[in-house]
Amino acid sequence: MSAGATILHADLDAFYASVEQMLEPSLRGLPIAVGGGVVLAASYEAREFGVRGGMSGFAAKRLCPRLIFVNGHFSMYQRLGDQVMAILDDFTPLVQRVSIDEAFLDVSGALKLFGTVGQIGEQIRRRVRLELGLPISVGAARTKHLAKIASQVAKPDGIVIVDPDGEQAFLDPLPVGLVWGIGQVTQRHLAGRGITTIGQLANSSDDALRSMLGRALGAKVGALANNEDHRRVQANGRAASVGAQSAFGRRDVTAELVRTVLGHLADRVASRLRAKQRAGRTVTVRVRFADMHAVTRSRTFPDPISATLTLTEVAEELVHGALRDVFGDAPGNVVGDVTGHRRQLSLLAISVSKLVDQPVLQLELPVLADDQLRSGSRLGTARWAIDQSMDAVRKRFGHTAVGYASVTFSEHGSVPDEFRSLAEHEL
DNA sequence: TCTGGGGTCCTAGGACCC
DNA sequence: TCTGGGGTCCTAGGACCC
Repeated sequence: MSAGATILHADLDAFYASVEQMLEPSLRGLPIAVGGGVVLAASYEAREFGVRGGMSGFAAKRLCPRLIFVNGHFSMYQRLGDQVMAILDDFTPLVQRVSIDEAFLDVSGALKLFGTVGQIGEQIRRRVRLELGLPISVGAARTKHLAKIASQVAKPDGIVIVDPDGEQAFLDPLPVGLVWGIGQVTQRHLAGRGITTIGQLANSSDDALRSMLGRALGAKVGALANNEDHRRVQANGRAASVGAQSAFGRRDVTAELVRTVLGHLADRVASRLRAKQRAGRTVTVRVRFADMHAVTRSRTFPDPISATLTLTEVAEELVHGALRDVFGDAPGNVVGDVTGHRRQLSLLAISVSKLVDQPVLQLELPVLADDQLRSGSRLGTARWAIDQSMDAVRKRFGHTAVGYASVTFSEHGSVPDEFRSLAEHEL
């Protein structure tokens, strides 16, 4: 006996762009892109021309000369996304939010109250349309993976229910790219072996599959082919890492640039950590060069970090270490003289992981000696005090009211902070 | 036409311990 | 003297997702 198709995947269509068209009726039916320098979201009308999120505005305009750029209403996206989730909560407490605009639902306990899976899916779509004015697609199936694929097939503004008896017939003709975890690179590899559909993928031998995809993805595809996806819909856990990055075009490598950008990033990351009374033991930096080649360096400490200045210093050491590895030692702090485009930087990033709870109480320790600070117990009381007062001022007067001297500019960052926060996970 | 930002997970090698 | 095997942690790189 097979269980019913009681897992739903609900996914708003072209979310940011749809919100803009909902707010401004004159934009409906037109190709629009949210953003300017870079396309953050494209309406379906724009997608028909090949416009995609992440594309530069220039490239998008070339593909679609009539493309209309609009400024995003970022705080509105957050609110509307939350309202959609509230509607989903009305049908079942088993809602797993995946991002701002999509979620899984397990409605097996809601059938008596709300009707069949199809009726629930339609009620969700109707309510989101009527109450919020937004299109949302729904997929329903026996497993999360299948429900997710179904919602992609349902787009735009549709619903697809995969009957448990018809799973293979549904999957076989679909492109492999719909499988969660198969992206551009893997698709290319598979296409090189003549595999473009999920059916072909499922029929290739296990060994060939594993060597091509790696153990984990091979197992996942095997599970999909054999209907063995056992992942439950579960409430969201907390984030395992916090990070921030900044792309700044091409800049010459100077100690000044590194210090300024890292200071800004560390401020963002450490503030978020402290706001949630969290701290992390591992600091990872990423350095991307003008040729897009990137390296990472990380270091794990015995004690967790959440102080802005400490994080800044650690990140600086790691970045300079990475630059030394790539360039070799150079006199002064200006690193240079390498062939090709790798002489310049295009992005710096900081991420903190191995997170632990760090209640404020625990921070109120006796003053630590300076050498303890250096040796890895990086909990300076002075730094803690500075961070505390800065956090407090910002809480009262806003984030831009005060900042570390070297960081009070934010001229880089081609994207507004409100947009950044949309992608943040719960810490 | 050069390519944003916040995340998760996987792999592989090496260190270290038992 | 040479050598097993398993487990855990760390580091670097990379694919992928939204």
